[in-house]
Amino acid sequence: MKKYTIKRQAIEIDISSMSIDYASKLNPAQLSAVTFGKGASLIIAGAGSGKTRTLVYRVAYLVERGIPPTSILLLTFTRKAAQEMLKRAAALTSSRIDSQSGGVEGGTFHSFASRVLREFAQEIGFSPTFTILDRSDSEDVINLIRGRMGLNVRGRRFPKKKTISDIFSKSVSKSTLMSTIVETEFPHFSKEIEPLYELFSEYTQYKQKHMLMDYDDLLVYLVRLLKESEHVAAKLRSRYAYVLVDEYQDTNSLQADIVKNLVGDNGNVMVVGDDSQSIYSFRGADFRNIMDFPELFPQTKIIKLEENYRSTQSILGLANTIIDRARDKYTKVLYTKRKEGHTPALIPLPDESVQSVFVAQKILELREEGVALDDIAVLFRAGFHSFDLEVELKKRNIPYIKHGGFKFMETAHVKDIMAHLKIIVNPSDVVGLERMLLLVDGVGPAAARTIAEQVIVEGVTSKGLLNYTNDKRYGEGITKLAKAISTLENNQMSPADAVTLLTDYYTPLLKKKFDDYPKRLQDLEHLAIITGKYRDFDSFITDMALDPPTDSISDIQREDPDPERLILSTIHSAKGLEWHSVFVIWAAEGYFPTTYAAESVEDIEEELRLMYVAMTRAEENLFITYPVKIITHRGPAYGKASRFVQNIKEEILETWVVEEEWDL
DNA sequence: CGGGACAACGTTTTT
DNA sequence: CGTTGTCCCG
Repeated sequence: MKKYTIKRQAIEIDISSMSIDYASKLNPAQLSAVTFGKGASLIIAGAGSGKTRTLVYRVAYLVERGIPPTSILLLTFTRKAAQEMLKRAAALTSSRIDSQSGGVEGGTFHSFASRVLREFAQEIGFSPTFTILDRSDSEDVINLIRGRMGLNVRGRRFPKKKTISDIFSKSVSKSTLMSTIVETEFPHFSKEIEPLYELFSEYTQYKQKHMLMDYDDLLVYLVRLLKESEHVAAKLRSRYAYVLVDEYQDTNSLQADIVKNLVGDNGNVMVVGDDSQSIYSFRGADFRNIMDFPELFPQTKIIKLEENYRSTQSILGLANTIIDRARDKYTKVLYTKRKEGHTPALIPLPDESVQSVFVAQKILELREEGVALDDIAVLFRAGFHSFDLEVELKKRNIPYIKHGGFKFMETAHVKDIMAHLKIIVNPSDVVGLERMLLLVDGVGPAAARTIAEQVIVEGVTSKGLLNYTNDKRYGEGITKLAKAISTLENNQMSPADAVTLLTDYYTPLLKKKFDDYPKRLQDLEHLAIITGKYRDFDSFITDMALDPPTDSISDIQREDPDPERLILSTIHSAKGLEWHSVFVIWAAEGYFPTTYAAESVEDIEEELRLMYVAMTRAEENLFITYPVKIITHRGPAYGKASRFVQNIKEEILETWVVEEEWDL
């Protein structure tokens, strides 16, 4: 075989002759990022500095210069973010360039990995029809293996499945020895390192055997593919001539490795991020990644975006004060040309219910002043912090939408239905099969395991099940299951029809298993609606694992959602967004920062950055509240303001005194 | 071995 | 508070 290379060149045009007037839409720093030429660049983009805008214009600029959209790869933190940016870039260039129309490829590292691996997995000895395990799926597998290895005997203090999964994931995503992770973060289990290694090895083999990949595997195998298969790496390098990565401060070492190997030494790569907004270390992310980027690509050009367009001077002043207290010093200082504005407020309230009343009342006031409901957000550290407020909002008929927190896809009944669907796509998915069988009357863990193993050998699930239809112990149970599965196997059904069919089969089992089945049945109807958007099983199942619906159930169920709804969100889910007025509730010691984080300086620093992210979401108004009396399951306790907002001058953070008045 | 009944536990953020 | 583990009976 003879190799021959042709050189393709983008058209060189003076930007003034291009149809978009870049210079008038961007500040000098943004402009230099947008029009950056070849090679590597690192954009340090402070909160509200027009980061998204810069990326959008960058994509449009590349397209206008004649770079084929298909050779641009945009990696973002969520798939929604990618779609949003591409939509905006498309509007600028007045052409269809989004990935659906075969244009720019955009998505998360995980979804990108899944697509590449479905194309090339065979190269590294993995089947391309693998199923993706979400966190709880992978915990189930770990639990199963732990049981088989006899590690769950009574009286032995061996980590629980969730902890094991944590240890595995941290070790993999930080590229750190498991023994180090255990010794530093779980020293009480250091005696169990040996069996943990054994368990890890069994777990890895099990996944390979049954064509399963967990979240970390997607990244691990992509790195391996890029490193071990030179021709695939070369193919991908020429396919993606321009790689853009958003939120780089939240990448882990595997993702850095992917970028490095995907781009190669001479490629074109632009990463964008803000070291002071790194909030995903629990997932293995390390903000030092962004600092170390120039070491990956020695010729890196660094551009800093420091002008904030979002917040008033007062809000920015507070945010800067907060981040100044960090031990690690950051790369930039934000400034704004915007006016002073209202002083941010710190508001202690007697208890949680008064906090809810205050927030609700203040929101209605803002609404009166003409602030749209969807321009107001209530942010909190953890999903359950908003429960009481949600009750108050419902009482007052304030429509809201909640992001983050509770996961629809993780409820037992939805997982049950999904297990059945997954079997159709990947008949060797034993975990799903066992879950499915356990639902049948008369089948317990032992029988589920034996039957599942036999069924796998058979190859076709419904056929394998037929061997058990005459077993009296299981009555009609297995027969009904086999019937449902064979209908799915033999008919080309849409995912939505499949969900409906499975729900019919599952309803009697559901009623037996849960007392609150009416609510859960509604969820399943809702699942059928979501499924309606998909044509094939593969993409539906992959999407549900990589990009599951995040809105709260109560919200999705509404037929005609109000167009204008208040936003409730965890701070993690509020990343990259902005609102006219922002409430940060539960800013109390023990809640924010959580007691959980109190162990190390690093953890506290991350909580601090989280507070910084929360504050910098606000444009005009920022209200920080906390309850003084807190009812815990151990009894009442006195709440202190979060250490992050203590001892700040009144000019920067004004304390309010709220009085109650009864309307009799 | 299956399954119901009961006890104990620990509690975040998400691809 | 709801899940996860344990015990014991049929």
